[in-house]
Amino acid sequence: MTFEIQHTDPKSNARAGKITTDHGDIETPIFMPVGTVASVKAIHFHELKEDIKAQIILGNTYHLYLRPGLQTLEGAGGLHKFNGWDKPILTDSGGFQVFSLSENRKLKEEGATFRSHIDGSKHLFTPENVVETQRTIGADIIMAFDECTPGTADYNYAKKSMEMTHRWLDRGLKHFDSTEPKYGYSQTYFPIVQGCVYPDLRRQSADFIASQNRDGNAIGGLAVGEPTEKMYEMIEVVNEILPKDKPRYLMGVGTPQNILEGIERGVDMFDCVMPTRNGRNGMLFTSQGIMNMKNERWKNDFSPLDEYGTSYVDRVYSKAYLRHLFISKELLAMQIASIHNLAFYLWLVGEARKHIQIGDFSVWKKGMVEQVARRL
RNA sequence: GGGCAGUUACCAAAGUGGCCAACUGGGGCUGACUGUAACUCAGCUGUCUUUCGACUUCGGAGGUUCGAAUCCUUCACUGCCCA
Repeated sequence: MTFEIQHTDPKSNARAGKITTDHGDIETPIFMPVGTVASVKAIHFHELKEDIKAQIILGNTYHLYLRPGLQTLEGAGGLHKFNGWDKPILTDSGGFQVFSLSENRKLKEEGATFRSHIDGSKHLFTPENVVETQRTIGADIIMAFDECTPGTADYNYAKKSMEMTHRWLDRGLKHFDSTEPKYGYSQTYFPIVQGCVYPDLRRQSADFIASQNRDGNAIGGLAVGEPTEKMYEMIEVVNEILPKDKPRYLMGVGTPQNILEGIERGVDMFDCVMPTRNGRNGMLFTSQGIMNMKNERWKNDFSPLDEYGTSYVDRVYSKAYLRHLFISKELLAMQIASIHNLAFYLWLVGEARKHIQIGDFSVWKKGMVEQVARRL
């Protein structure tokens, strides 16, 4: 994997670049739709490519390992062959499940023991076997196994957690470097910065991660309970240290505003369940603001879903119709909302890229941040 | 014409003397959701009030009782059965 910076914004740390993988190029800044169990929920890949214009999607190690399981994935010839997505795939390591399934897991130095949310069975994830699993899945970008520290953790916990993530990183990298890809194309490994909301820990972690000199670096443990301003502050602290010539991936973020603020601070890659999950729950993100499609106010509004939207669903369907579909619990509602939201997210990062190229990113971003946060 | 059963909030349906402004579903309204255990979750849903609380309700009218959605009388309506 290679990364090339093509343009930089004169007034901020924003940059536009290109990531090259064996499954194709990715123009940054980029948003990566989340496809946890080998499917971006409610979306066909045809729509994902042609209408949403996604360039890379996520998969999840924990989920795919439990179901369909490694035997099936290996039998298929990897995830790309299995689900038919022939562009790049990034897999999360299960580090987020250490956080989100904290009721069902135990942490120790060796790794994390999970109780499957499907059948309750016990499974041990280690930095090494998680590399192995991601090799078998066949992800283009493999993520380190980390502890995603809650944003509310105290200093001592955050420090110990970060130090263990660093030790896990050493082990994971050692295993990664001593093994080969299984399907003939190359894979790369991103380490993850932790350190919670504590600047000195974040700096320490960023130093450690930067010193590994990998193809790209991730910032984890944000948007997990800390105030948004803290998140922005931590991004700034970390990005001062992470190498400029490597892509920076802010994991799990976020709202359209979060993404614009991240881009301004030098982040290149984002992923978040928000456009799909919130879409399924009736929320639409648009360039003009946020709409709760279940609200009564849309009942007789026959105007197009989003007159400034770029996807066909924005023109074909009206607000009143989509509201009707949500109220009636029709599956089509979730499809339309997901397509719209993802198309909007990809449009947003694409526009950011254009404005970085033109050189007026900061001005554009300032106006857009206000617009997208409005409630319609 | 006779017999039986029933009538509770938007709908369905509990409650059969005080713990009832009334269980529970559904529907409706509003909110939440950030590396997906999420087509999920939470709140509200008689009126007035920010809260405390006050007021008016359980087909209609009248009665018994300290007290009634709950007991009695009567009227109206609905369903089933018999003529």
